[in-house]
Amino acid sequence: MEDQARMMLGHIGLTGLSHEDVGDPDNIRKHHNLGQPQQDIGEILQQIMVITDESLDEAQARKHALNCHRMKPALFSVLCEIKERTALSIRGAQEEDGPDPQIMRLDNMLLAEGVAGPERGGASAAAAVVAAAAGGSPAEANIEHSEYKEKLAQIRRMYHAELEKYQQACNEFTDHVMNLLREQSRTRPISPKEIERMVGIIHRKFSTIQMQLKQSTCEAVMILRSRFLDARRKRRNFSKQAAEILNTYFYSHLANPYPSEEAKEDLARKCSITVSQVANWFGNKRIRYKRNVAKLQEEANRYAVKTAVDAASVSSQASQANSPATPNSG
DNA sequence: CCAAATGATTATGT
DNA sequence: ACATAATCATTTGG
Repeated sequence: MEDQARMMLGHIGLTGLSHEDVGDPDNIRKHHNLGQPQQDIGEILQQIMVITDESLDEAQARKHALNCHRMKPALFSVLCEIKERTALSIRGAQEEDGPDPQIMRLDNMLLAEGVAGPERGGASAAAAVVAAAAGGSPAEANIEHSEYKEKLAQIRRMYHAELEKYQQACNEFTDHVMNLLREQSRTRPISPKEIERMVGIIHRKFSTIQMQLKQSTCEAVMILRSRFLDARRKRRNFSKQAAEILNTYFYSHLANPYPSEEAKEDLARKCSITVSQVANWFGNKRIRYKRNVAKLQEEANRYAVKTAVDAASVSSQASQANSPATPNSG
């Protein structure tokens, strides 16, 4: 225990001067070269452990003693001087980071999904958006909706609980560090700016943790959404009549199967589906019709070529010198 | 149960 | 903004 005080002071060069080292310009080198670093580290660790074992009162007393040491003002000014000289290299390394675009994206998404923000309003707004995006009838949209809402609320609760926890931990930690720094500022020079910077560093660390939370929450919401709200998962075929109407239009406008907005609205009304469903249908129909035609055409061409080649080989047996190949048209 | 059909979404190009 | 093409997820018919 005695060693500790000596060691602490020794670190700042007060006790170390009291013996044979005084006036020896090489003492630093001597100490560093002769002592095995491993052993030094072991010793220091040991001492740190002992310190942490001390009671608060003991520590306070020791600190007080240190503060009242007669050499303390001198030491302080020395430290200030050293700091002046070294501060230049430290300064200018920081200062960046406005609002992180990544975290803003996540925030926006969580807000849109109703996970962040006000309790009911956000959720119902998101539900409305989803219902509007999906083509299905409003009654059908509610079939599995309660389960979805429940799961979303669960995610929401978890998210807020975690966020709260992080916030609290961050505040506690910041307080702790600030107290520590304030305390230490009595024995070594620490400017308010440095404390501020420290707080900034802590906040950045915690905000990366928060970002991870937000990220995983976003993922959970996306999975939930795709599980419950992806319209592909509850697709219903259109009615026979609707298919009839759509096909009639398509084949009667085969030369230009691109219904105008107006025509789409008309068809949507007649088929009791939405305009975007009509658009989807025509998109699918066009590509699939084309594909079928192309496929059948290719098939036809294959057989046409085959028969042509057969015919050519038969005829070439009769006469070798022949006119060039017949190009086949599409 | 399987393959074809089908409605919706996504990626890409204009 | 819209069209196409590819792809996904489901329904349907054999």
